[in-house]
Amino acid sequence: MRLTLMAEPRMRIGELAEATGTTPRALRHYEQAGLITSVRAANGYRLYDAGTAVRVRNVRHLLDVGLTLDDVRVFLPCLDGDVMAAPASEKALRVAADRLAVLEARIAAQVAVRDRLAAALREAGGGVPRRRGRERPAA
Amino acid sequence: MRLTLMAEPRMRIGELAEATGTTPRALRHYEQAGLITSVRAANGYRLYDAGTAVRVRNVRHLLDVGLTLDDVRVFLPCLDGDVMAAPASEKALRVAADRLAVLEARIAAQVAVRDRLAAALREAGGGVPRRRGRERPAA
DNA sequence: TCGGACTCTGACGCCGGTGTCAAGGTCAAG
DNA sequence: CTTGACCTTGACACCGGCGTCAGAGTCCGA
Repeated sequence: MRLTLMAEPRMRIGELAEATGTTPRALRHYEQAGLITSVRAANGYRLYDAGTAVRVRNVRHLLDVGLTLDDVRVFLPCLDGDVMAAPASEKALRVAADRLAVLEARIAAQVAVRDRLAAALREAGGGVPRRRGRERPAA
Repeated sequence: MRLTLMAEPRMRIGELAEATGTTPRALRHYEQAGLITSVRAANGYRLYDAGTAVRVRNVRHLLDVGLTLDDVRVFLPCLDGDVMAAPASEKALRVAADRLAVLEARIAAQVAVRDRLAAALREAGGGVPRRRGRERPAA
């Protein structure tokens, strides 16, 4: 357990953005969404302590993985550690599973669409001498 | 010299909508996008001739297949016959192929996302809740 | 003549995560 | 003091195919 005896280094939004590979705009958005917090300097500037960087990276990770900001919210209790190692609450698992189902459905729909277009294209241009170029030797 | 001496039966937007399984709103949208045309009655109502129904169905078909309204525009020259039997111009084929590539890319990205989420879920939930175990063949 | 069904144009809403102005305050360096 | 980099809040833009509401005109049957 670490008590913050020493004031952790506080960074401003620009630094945090650079440290996490995002933008100030995104960070404000995450804050507005309740995913991160900040204290304010006397001049109104947001100040983040170093641990926030981890949190932000975890948020980004979850976003990259296909969750939405709303989804990420339920992961809040474990966003400060290594997300992948956390106990993963029941609720979090359920949300993730739900999101996975959504993704699956969306993919299935798009695959169906793609297949139809591909079929149409084969039918329309199948006999056509459109083969003049090398398509793709390998996927 | 007008070949269409006999006025084809003209229908109003509601009829056309019902005949094609769409809505008046969508039809106006297609018209605004330049995909269909109409003449106006004295009272301002749109009047469509019967052939427009075929055109609309073709538009819908192409949309269902994953094209966008913009994409569909290049199919205009052959939208009045059986689209699937038409010669299919080079340009049309190119557009369709491009769109197919876009769909492929999008799907690939989402599949990657899904896989990551699924993996995360396996690791977090399928695996060991408290401590981190090796990958499990479950799921 | 009245009600109700149909049509018109125009415009906002949606979904989601930012990008990008606008208009201004703050602060360190030259 | 002045520049200029950084920060603030607020709000519009985007992408796409419509849904939906608002306010008003048109037409037909009873």
